[in-house]
Amino acid sequence: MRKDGAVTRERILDAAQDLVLDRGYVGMTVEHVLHRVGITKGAFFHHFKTKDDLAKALLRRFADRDAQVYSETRERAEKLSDDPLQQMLIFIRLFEDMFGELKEPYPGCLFASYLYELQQFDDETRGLIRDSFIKWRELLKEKFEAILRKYPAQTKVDAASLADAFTVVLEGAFITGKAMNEPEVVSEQLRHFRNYVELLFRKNS
Amino acid sequence: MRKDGAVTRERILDAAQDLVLDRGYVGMTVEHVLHRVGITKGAFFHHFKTKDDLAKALLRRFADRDAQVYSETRERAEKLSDDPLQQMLIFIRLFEDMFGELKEPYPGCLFASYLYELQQFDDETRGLIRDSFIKWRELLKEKFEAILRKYPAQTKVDAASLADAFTVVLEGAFITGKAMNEPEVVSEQLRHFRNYVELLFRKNS
DNA sequence: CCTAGCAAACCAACTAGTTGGTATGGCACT
DNA sequence: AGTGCCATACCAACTAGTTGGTTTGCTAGG
Repeated sequence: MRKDGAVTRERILDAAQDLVLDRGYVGMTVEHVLHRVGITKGAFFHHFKTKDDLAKALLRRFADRDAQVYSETRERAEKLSDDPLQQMLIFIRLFEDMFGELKEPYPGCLFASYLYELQQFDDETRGLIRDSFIKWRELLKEKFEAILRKYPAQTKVDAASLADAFTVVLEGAFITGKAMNEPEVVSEQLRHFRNYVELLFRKNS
Repeated sequence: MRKDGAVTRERILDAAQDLVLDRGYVGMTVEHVLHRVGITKGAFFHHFKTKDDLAKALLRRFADRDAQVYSETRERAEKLSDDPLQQMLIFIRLFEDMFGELKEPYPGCLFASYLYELQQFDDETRGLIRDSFIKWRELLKEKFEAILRKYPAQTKVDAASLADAFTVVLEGAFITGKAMNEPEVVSEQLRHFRNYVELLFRKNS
């Protein structure tokens, strides 16, 4: 079989992502990657012009997968109900289930990892991170606006910050779960967020 | 005037903390610190045996300040009310106020920074991080248990994960605020958490 | 069908620069 | 005279990236 460059490239990206998430970007050396994948420097630099090039490829792949998880989960939720509030509650629950199966703490979010070494990256990379967060806000905001149009909220809230709250819970729970070495934190916290949304839009007794 | 070693030491710690929070621990070089403080290597290694020694000192200082902010805020809240629920709501609001004054996104939490480079640190350091998270959980758990004893919750919740939720919101909001370059995210999200606690323990109409 | 040519995939050995850390010595204050 | 504080000069180890070359398998012409 012909040597498949695409496979090697993916293996490099896989190894690099693992390494970045537990050593940081600067802490991940090219040598580490070579060792884990079992290739040489020549091979590595055949696939990526520079280490920074790898960093960008890594981020793009992460952002793409992220977007895909979102849209797939959203579609599933929308198939299961026509009501925007129910869709949102199902959406959150699907994430709870996803993170409920973990046996080890979630290794972390690449965006967060980069954000804690932000000065290492150029404007293009920073823009990519920002865009991903904005995208989540916009997409969830839409749904919360639909909910707000249909249901009176118990307290005055705005759709954008409510949308952000989902991201906030995820990012915060990744960190907290990792700090305490407790995989269950993520789904527990999503559960609280779902609880909040439910209470917020519940009819007055 | 005699050179004051303690002052230099603090200036090193200050510079190092800033640098770690926007370049990561590995990305912060000793040279960076020297340049920012305006000293030489001799001075630096007079105060800290190794770079790792600095890392630990940094973390300990951060943990101490963290604990102090907690206990001061708690005391203020407990002076303002005798009711545990009110105390908690005041406690959260005091944090909202603290983070509401920011003109730039909060530079970040040192624990989170270290957690995203966790393999760089030894077990002692990791233990220190863990202890700080556990401490927050235990202290807030106590208060939520008092609340649960006095007020019926709208939904079945446990005090520990509710306590974690506060930390989760903070950590998540730091990241999200930094990603979008919006300082107001932190207090907005704390506001949502306060809202949640209120709804959770509100009397049925 | 066979093979010469070629390009993608990969390797081993090197280089220039950076890193944390050290050895030594001077100066100010007690 | 001694000690805490700091500067200068240096080093060994490590880093990303380069160079020149080899292997692999596809493909076009005979």
